[in-house]
Amino acid sequence: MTHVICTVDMVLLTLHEGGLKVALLKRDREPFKGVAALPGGFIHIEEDTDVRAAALRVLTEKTGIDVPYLEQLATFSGPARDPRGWSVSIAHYALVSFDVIDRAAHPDVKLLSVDRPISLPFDHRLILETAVSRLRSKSQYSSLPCYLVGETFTLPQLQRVYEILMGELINKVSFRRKIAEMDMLEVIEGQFESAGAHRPAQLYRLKAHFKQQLQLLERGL
Amino acid sequence: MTHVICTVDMVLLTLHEGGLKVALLKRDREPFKGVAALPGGFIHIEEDTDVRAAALRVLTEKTGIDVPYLEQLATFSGPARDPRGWSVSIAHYALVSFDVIDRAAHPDVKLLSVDRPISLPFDHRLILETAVSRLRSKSQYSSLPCYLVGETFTLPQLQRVYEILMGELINKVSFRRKIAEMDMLEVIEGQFESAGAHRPAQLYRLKAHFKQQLQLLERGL
DNA sequence: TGAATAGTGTCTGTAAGACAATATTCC
DNA sequence: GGAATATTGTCTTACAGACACTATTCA
Repeated sequence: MTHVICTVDMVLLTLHEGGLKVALLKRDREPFKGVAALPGGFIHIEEDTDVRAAALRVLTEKTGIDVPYLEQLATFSGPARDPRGWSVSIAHYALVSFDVIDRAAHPDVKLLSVDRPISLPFDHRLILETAVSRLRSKSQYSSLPCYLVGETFTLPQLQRVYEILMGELINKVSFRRKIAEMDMLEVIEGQFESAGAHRPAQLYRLKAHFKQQLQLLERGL
Repeated sequence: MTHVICTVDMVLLTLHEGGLKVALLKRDREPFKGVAALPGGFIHIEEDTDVRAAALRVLTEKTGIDVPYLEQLATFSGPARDPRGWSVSIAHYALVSFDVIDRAAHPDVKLLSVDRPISLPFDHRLILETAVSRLRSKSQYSSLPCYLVGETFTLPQLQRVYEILMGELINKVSFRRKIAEMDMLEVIEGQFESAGAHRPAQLYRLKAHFKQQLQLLERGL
């Protein structure tokens, strides 16, 4: 009897050099051995408590990266997406600041701009596009982009992150009103970031409550 | 070697008697034989082109119901959710008008209010709640509720559907502005629905283009 | 002091909701 | 005509974006 091949794949996204990048990992086995692909692997039923745990385990084992935010994306399936047979992949996406990837310094991990139309094995191009689309959509009305900046950040930095994700400039006053409305940031008293010949910007961090929990807006932006 | 059990489950939702109902099907085999549960089944790799096709096939085979709208919900997984072993279920949800279920008249299909805290086998209670939550959320800013009414309907009827899903009364003028903005309905010339001693309401239907395609609003409501 | 960006105050236009007037039916 | 609901017009209020002013740093 033949059965369904069951895997997890991970779309690890970060911001670098002003654009959204995806972490690709050179595959260490067939099929597509040596080709850069989304990190993925089989579920281990002896150790994984669910597919989320499997996705986290695969990412940590293969890249050494721990992520602050991960959510299930969608399940991709069919007889042709994997040459080994009829398969499902439960895809997840995770957000991380660039320095976490940088510190891991894994030799087989490469960052690639998500806009470059590079070809990927399996249906990883479709999975990637679905993840980017989901991220951009959720950025319109949630605190999701906060997981792409580091532990501490300034409001102008955060605004630029939102602008990159949404692909348009945001009104500064409106942006700050919305951030205040979300009530998810706290001032780091007395800490500022200087970035040139001008007034330094106040440093903020996510309130502890929102490290695992998205904050949503009634109306977007 | 043990492997992952791979299934699909279907949350079929409809409106009846002023409330949101889910279609449950009495199970015809173990485990939980004879118990009402979400319709579900195994993927057939010989005939299913993907999990969506499997979900549609399972629903049609087991209940004889064809649905106008179906989308993937999420994948549920773990060692304990199914007594047969470590399993994943790729859950889908579908919307249909009551008369489609009524016409199918399947003897083992029962409608149950989604708010009643009935116990369900497997993790079907969690799947159901996830589906209802997704539907209510998407109703805020999309044409999704249109799939719960029949082929033709009046604006007051559609507004009541939105109100049931969103759990609050909607301003009539705003609602009509938003419906007009979505530009997804067409007047059925000369056709009205009389419902008592008052002015009859104009009948509308979904434009053909939107029968398969959701329409989204920039700002909700 | 001037350039540059951070941060805030205020005005304006748009869009949502409140209110209400008119339309149409059955009794 | 009266009751009931459909449909549409208009006023008010709330909020998003525009504009601009002040704050603070470095050269």
